Amino acid sequence: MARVIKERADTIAQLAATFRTYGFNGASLSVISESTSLGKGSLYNFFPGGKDEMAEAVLDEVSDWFRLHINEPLAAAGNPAARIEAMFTSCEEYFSSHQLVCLFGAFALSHEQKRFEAQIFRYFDDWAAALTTALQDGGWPRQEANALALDIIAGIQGALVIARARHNPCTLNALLMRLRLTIAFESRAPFPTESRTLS
Amino acid sequence: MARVIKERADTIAQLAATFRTYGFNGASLSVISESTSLGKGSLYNFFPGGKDEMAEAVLDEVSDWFRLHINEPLAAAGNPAARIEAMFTSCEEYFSSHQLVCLFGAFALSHEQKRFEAQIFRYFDDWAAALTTALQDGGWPRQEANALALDIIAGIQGALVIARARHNPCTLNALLMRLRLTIAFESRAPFPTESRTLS
DNA sequence: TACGTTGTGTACTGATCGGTAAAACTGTTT
DNA sequence: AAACAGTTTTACCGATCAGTACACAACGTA
Repeated sequence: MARVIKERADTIAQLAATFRTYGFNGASLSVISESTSLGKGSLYNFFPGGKDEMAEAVLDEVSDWFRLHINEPLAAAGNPAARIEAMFTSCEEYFSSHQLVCLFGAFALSHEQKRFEAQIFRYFDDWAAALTTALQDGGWPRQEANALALDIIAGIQGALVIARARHNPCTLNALLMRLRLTIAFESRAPFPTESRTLS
Repeated sequence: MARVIKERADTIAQLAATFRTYGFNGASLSVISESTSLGKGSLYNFFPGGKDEMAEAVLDEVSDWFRLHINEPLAAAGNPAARIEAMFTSCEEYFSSHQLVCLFGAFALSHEQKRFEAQIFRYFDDWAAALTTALQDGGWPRQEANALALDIIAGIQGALVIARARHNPCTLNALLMRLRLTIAFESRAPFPTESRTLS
């Protein structure tokens, strides 16, 4: 019999895909076992903590990806507008090729928010901090940049909800395009008047 | 023994709360039975189709509420800006008092998107249509109003994601406040230039 | 009072759940 | 080849799952 020996890291991408498709509760061990081509024994060998540890590992992997491809580029040196544009592009590519699901967003809306609260909080917090940095580098005052960063991240998450609801990947591109233009438009007035600040 | 005879309609609000808290998969029949104080016999008497029918009834109830309190006021006569402001206010109240969860949004991000696709699509489509009407009444050209309506609805859904992620209801208010100002700001220029339209 | 309808409580089913235990296999080291 | 750690298969556990069956209780009507 042809046995294939795997490592823990090899399974995480498939685990992530399974959680994205079925959710945490819907991804039963038998479903996971089939999608990873791994028996329960192997799964518990890699993840002694069971499903919780699998989900944690997946969230960590996603966090790492975002830190590397989104947050660090956002906070790095270079043209601020280009950095932000790169964020939008990367997000489009990432979510389009990952079932239009942000696991952190999906978990935040579900009962798993309780179990993974700290990781979820940190994911959005890190993202917001990096985007705030880029916006500040682009000339926005600290407080306004902070609020605008949250607006944009919320806009991206909302775009994913609507794109999924419509079962139409183009919706994501369209909504993100308009999100981009919102910044470009607002940034034409480098010093926002108080009428646009949060009371 | 004090038995309380209920009707099907009496249970739907509690069912909705249970689905919001635990999600579709997480809301097992025993959880539902406890939260509704109803035995399985009663539940299957009211909902012969089981959990699927319960969820469908809940989604229908939410749809009806939004049609009555959001969509119809949006599309009715009166000051367009006031109608839109009423939408924001109603949404704030509704979601703040409903665990910061929009069931349609949560289902859209989960595996239940498949099962309830039609209802989910219709919910957002009706909402977008009503909001588009209000925006057109406020002077926005049809196509721009249509796109802006989707922006706003996505913004609201995203705000719910972030508010849940932060476990902080005030975040919803803050994000919705800035969403409002975005419209107010953009509408100062009643005839948007092509630089703000979607390519 | 008697009767049908509707709602309720309890016990049960087979299937599946998450998780465990241990034998059998694999590749590496010695 | 012998020993070993890491991986995989298989069988199994008690608990819970969604759903069913059915006797029984409350109600409206007559």
